[in-house]
Amino acid sequence: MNLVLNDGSPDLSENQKLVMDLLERKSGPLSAYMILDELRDSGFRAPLQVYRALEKLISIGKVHRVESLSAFIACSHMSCEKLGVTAFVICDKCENVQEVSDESISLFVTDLAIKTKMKAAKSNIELHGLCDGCQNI
Amino acid sequence: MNLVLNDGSPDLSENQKLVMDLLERKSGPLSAYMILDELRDSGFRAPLQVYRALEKLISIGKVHRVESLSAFIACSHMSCEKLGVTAFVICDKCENVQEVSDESISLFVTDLAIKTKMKAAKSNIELHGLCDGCQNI
DNA sequence: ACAAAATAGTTATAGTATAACATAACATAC
DNA sequence: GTATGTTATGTTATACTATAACTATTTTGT
Ligand SMILES: [Zn+2]
Ligand SMILES: [Zn+2]
Ligand SMILES: [Zn+2]
Ligand SMILES: [Zn+2]
Repeated sequence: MNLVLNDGSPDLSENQKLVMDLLERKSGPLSAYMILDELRDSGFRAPLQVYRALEKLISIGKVHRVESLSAFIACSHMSCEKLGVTAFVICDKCENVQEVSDESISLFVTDLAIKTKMKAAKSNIELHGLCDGCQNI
Repeated sequence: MNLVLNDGSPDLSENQKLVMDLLERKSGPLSAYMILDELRDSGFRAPLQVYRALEKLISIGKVHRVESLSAFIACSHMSCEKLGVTAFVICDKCENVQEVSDESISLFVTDLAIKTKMKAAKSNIELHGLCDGCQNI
């Protein structure tokens, strides 16, 4: 029995908290092995510890995998737990990643699913290019 | 001097042709190592032969990389050489992949780039789920 | 306390991709 | 035709990403 009054977000294990905190501190995308290296001092020894924590964090929408970077990033919205449809906009020069989550994105995904007769489960939308700052250098 | 009247598509090397032909024959996505295995009889020995051929084929728009599958697929449009903006719709059950390329997709990408002040270079749009056929089984 | 179930640790291995260097093929210039 | 620079290829080794299989520990309900 788990009689705790909370906001509905599930409790995280120690490892999950460590990974979550790290991703929030860094704010940018990190590979699983970067995470492993950063957390060695906290007791991490093997990739699986990272991947298992990530699996959980991804499943509850607190972390996203950026496919084209093979990297993981903290959700910047507090909300992907519910919506789940976001796009990532990635500057190939400064490596900044913005997470975009608005009506137009979910609408686009919905339309695409209808048009292709798919029951959509998951989407990856990633845009690469040069950010505002990096265009003018 | 290369005095050949052609349609403008660049000549492909032997290795590039072998990879291209294979991807067209199979029509579905193949990993680089599947390609390597299929082409051993044609003289391929090492991953780099595959990756180098793929790099060229991708650069001219005849092949796409499906990020979320770490796999490669022949372009189904004859046209990505010019447009370049497509979406992939992937059934997680039967593994069928549709390539979708229309106005609404390029419009979406253009809008997203403007909204985020990005000079877009490349987009990955991938939708996973169940295709029409696989929903009713 | 005990059994069942979930969580975590460990070792080994599979799968994906590139670096670094050696070789060969092809073109242009002398 | 030989030299020279350039591009394409081949080869070996290695880096990076991810999971399988198994063991040990902790947690939970009875
Ligand atoms: Zn998010
Ligand atoms: Zn930038
Ligand atoms: Zn295409
Ligand atoms: Zn299907």
